[in-house]
Amino acid sequence: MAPKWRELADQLAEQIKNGDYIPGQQLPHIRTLVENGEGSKSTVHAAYKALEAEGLVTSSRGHGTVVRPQTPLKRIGIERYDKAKWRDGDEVAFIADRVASGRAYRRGEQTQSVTLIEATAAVAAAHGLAPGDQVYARARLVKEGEQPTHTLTSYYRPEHVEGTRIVDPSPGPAGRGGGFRVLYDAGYEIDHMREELFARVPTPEETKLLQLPAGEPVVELHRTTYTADGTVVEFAIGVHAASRFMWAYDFKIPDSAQEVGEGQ
Amino acid sequence: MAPKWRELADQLAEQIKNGDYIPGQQLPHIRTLVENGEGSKSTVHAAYKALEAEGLVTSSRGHGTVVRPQTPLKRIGIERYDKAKWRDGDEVAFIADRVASGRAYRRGEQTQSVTLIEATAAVAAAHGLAPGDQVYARARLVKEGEQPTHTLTSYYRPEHVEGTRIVDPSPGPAGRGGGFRVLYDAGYEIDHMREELFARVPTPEETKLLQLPAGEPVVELHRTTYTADGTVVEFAIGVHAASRFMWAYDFKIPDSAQEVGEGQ
DNA sequence: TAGTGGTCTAGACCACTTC
DNA sequence: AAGTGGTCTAGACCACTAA
Repeated sequence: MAPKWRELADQLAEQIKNGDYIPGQQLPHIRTLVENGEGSKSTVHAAYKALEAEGLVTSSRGHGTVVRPQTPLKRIGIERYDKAKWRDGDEVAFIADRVASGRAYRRGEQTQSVTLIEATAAVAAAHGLAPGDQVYARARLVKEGEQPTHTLTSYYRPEHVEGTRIVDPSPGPAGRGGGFRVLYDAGYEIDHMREELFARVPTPEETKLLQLPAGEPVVELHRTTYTADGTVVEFAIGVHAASRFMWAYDFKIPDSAQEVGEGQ
Repeated sequence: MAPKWRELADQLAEQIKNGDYIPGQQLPHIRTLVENGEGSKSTVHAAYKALEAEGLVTSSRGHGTVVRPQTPLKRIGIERYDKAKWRDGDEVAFIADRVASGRAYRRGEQTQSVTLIEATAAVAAAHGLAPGDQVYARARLVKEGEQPTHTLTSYYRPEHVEGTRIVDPSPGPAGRGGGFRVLYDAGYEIDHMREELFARVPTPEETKLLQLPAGEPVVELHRTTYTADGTVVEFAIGVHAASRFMWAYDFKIPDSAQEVGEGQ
């Protein structure tokens, strides 16, 4: 037999799914359920904690426990890197993406800091350096309105970016056209990319920084950007609040039996 | 000031990170910490629950609480769909992938059931049907050894698969070469795909089916497979234990300013 | 000030595993 | 039988929010 708190949680989850409690609506107060004989305060609290961990509700002191509204997943594809956007216009890739999904961009929705640091193992491997070699790290925290959605930290080899706008630590996107435009102007035209994704539980620091509700996972994205000759000009690590993004990729079915000359 | 259970959890997490407790090793028993004055049993228990939710440890009755060993992420790329594997050989796509990563395949690591059901909204949308139209659902639970790693459910339009081996509900992969080979033999050669991924918290049912440790997220994958003329021949939904997989995609930077004739 | 969720305790008891 | 984590209670008290 399932524990009492689990049964209570399941019962409430069922009611939420049925629409008995709609998004934004308050669940019964803990003390109310205690009076109704659903168990002691700890037991009811455990049930509420479970619902929170399952992403169904959020609790806050002074207020109460409300059903969490489902923000639709923002679908992001490779179009967000379209050269036309950052080379010919002055859109920054991530802003272009925002515009494409009908969300406005406001100043102050991205903070940025640039520092010279020692490469971690992952960064060194991506850039073909030794761990401990110096790289520039450009860290951004991106928000939508008040709510942070993801962090994105780009790592560059010093010889690629020294003297460019990228290492100018002024807030906001790296000037007109963004980081790819700066690299382009410096003679490094990006050509292809590799993206690697996996999901995990956030660290306590990430929970705080991204203001994640209890139980929300993060998706970590590793993006390696190459020029046509295979030089890595940027390696970036993003940490995304899972409930806000969906990644989409289109590709041809590979056929190694055919000797094709199309590169990838 | 952070709650007592949070401080205790952080302290233990620190020790785990430092290697004071190595993977597989037991943490102090709850009652031991109670005797040491770390708090009441409930408080210490709360700390252990937090560590479990953060993916650091697993607890079990009768045994104790041990540091969770980190299984390396299995990187999966689009090579697993290589036509040569399932068309010319008799490998099944997912087995080919297993072989490539140095893991053996044993019979019985995949269970399968095929049923005719009414399409859900997502399935109907992918196949261009109306919700409620009939589709074949081929559901698999894939394990590695004893441990389930993911579920994968393929949805087919009846006219594409009726009379083929796919609708024969014998266990194991859909015969020599797998599902894509069957479609190929039936005259539907797959040409390109779209994969969409997002992470979320598992449902209680998924937690049970995939035997997920507390706090482990899942990655949901939606795969749409097309023939060259754009017909959707398969739509599949996978639910993956997040700690076991990493997805990798390579692509060219798009350039909408260039009018290219390469399809995608 | 009143009401919300969150923390904490002390102790009883339960479920499971190992010996 | 002994030892593990898990559940549950009753009640005190804390932290935060709103009127």
